[in-house]
Amino acid sequence: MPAGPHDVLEMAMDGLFRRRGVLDPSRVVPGLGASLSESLALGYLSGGPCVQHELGSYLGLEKSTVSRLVAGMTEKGWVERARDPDNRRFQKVVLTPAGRRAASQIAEAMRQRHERWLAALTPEEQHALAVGLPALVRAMTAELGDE
Amino acid sequence: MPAGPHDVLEMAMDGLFRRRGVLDPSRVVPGLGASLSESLALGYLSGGPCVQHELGSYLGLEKSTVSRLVAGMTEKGWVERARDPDNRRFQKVVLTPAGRRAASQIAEAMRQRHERWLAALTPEEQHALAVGLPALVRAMTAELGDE
DNA sequence: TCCTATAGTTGTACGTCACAACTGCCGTAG
DNA sequence: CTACGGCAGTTGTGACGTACAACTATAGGA
Repeated sequence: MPAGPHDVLEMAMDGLFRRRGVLDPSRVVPGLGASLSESLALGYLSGGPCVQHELGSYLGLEKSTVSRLVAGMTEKGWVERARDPDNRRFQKVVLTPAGRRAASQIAEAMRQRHERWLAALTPEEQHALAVGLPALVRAMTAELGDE
Repeated sequence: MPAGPHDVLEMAMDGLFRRRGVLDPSRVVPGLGASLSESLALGYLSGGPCVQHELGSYLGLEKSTVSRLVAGMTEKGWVERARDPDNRRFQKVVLTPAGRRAASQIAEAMRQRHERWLAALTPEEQHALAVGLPALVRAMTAELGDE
């Protein structure tokens, strides 16, 4: 039995699982001390301020987790929290200048890492990845409903 | 500026990160209660018994973590530990029948999940994924030295 | 025989996260 | 206008996965 696309995917997923540590941004930008969730949050907030609830649904995290996440980021000086005067239930989260710097530092490091990875691939593989990976993510997302 | 392969990868990685929960096998086989590391260990042990040290280097985990991992799996009745009589430093780990059942249950569930994902892709995307993903894992592995 | 290297265990502590119970605020039905 | 139900967020608590450091036990060579 030859290795079909399925077996190939199987092995690749296995490899991906076992090396999931690589995905940790704290390795990508060592001195910064940003966790994966923090990095994703910084990236999202770069697109503009938002309310905690929204951040939680973006990150797929429970509201209590988000609350503490934002608290931590506030202590690190990356964001500021303020109640929305129009609706005092909302806690609006905004990047500080330091947060903006951290965000772009992370984005840049990620970009470089991805470029490094892509550089190790043949042009054909690069193209294949650019087609296949988004499709996989799409399929995974569909399975979750949304989350 | 059009979205080159790099931007596409960027967004796909982001999506992958945010949905990293999907990778958790405890969702794939709900009743079983196997963590990701346990699932990987069961898979590895399906290929034959091994020594703890070996398992650790396969999983990329510290020896103390492996020790407790195996202890937990022993309590769940999935493996048995025995000192190698030829070299009493080694702790040989072997799957029990229950462990073998759990392992194949997990493998089957993974297989079905991957098939579900692949089914949501066009043949072209399937092929692209089968080419691109292993290449990506290869690049990631290279970056780690080995681990 | 002793010394050093290796395999594993135990103590401890940290980071990430969810669930449950609570507070405070909004909107609406009566 | 008030009372109530629902939603945003916070805090208490605890699970889980993991690493580091210190320790034990074994093996193999100087």
